[in-house]
Amino acid sequence: MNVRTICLAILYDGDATGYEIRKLSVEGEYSYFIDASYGAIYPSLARLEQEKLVTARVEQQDGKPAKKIYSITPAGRAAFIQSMFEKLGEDEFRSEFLLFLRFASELPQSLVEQRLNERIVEIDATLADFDRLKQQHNHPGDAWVIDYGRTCMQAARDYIEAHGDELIALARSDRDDAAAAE
Amino acid sequence: MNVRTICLAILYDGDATGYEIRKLSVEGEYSYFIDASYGAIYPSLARLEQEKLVTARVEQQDGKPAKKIYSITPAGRAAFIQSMFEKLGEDEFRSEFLLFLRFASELPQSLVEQRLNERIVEIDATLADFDRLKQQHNHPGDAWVIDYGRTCMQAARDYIEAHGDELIALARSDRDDAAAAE
DNA sequence: TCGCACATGTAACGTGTTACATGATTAG
DNA sequence: CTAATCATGTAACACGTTACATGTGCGA
Repeated sequence: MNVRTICLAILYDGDATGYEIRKLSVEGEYSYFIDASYGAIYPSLARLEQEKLVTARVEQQDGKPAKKIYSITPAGRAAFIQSMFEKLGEDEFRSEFLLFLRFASELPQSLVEQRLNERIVEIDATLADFDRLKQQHNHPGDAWVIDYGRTCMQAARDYIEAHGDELIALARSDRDDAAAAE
Repeated sequence: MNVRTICLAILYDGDATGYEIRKLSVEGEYSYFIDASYGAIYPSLARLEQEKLVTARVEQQDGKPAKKIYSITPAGRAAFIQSMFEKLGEDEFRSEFLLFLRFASELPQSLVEQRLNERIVEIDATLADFDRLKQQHNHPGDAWVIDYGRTCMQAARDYIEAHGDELIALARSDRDDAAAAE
């Protein structure tokens, strides 16, 4: 899944500027699909404009820089929907957190415990964010996708709460670790 | 998480060649952390050797190309463990599948249904793979991580089975879609 | 005999990030 | 007065993929 596709998906729901697209992709409802920077978004939008999949209009603002507002064209909508018919890219999941936990037996107990606690806090924040997103969804499919995410997150949280202790028990006791440091 | 770190993680458990590392990262227990190609692995190993974090020895084989077997050095072990102490990279999750589902209302029912069924099959394959991996794990933390993965996968599967129909109901009926195609 | 598994490596290419350039307004 | 927000865009860089080059033995 590339920045290009995400730009089309966002513009599918309504006009936006490059700046707004980046915000949505970092903080908003799209942050669970991608995390794109200006350096990727602006050239992407320029290319989409060339290909006539979006159009742009400039809007002057007083006190603020001029905005370049992009709109999706009928051809853009068709191209996006067409891409949903084609073979989808595989889901990708990369977790340095799980790699860390895999090596729990080589790491100090206190660190393993701390990281597990931090993760619970992060998951709670994500769950709260899902609640926020659910208030302001615009697609009929949004609520379903958000609840899907919530279900997976909750399962992860429950697993950590139920079995975190087992992992902490595997870790190096802090006493051993202090001894090894000498 | 980069290829470099994964190479060290794999070599932490025992010697391996570049070829084997790629296999592990694509099919094996590491495929849930990364999916690296030769073009990334070989240069990475060469650099690790320069930095004295791994050593290499060449082993001739009759009928097969010579192997270059890499071993982690004490400095390599220390560097890897040190990297686990430092701030971890964030987990990343990208799902074109969820983007597709989000737009269910714009897509034909038959396609949405098909993709949901395919996903169930994929999840079952992954769950079976987890069973296989659980037989041959070498770290004490492996079983925990595998069960964590299994729990999340199972939750996703259950959710699709329980709520898939709701999403299919949102999709365009195939009759409308045929009409729209004219 | 066709293609796959074994095995290493490079070069071209794609895609995205980080840092920079520019500049006004507003909130702390 | 300092930092953040709004706003666009480019250039250097990092990192990774795909395709290619090379070559043997084995199973269908």
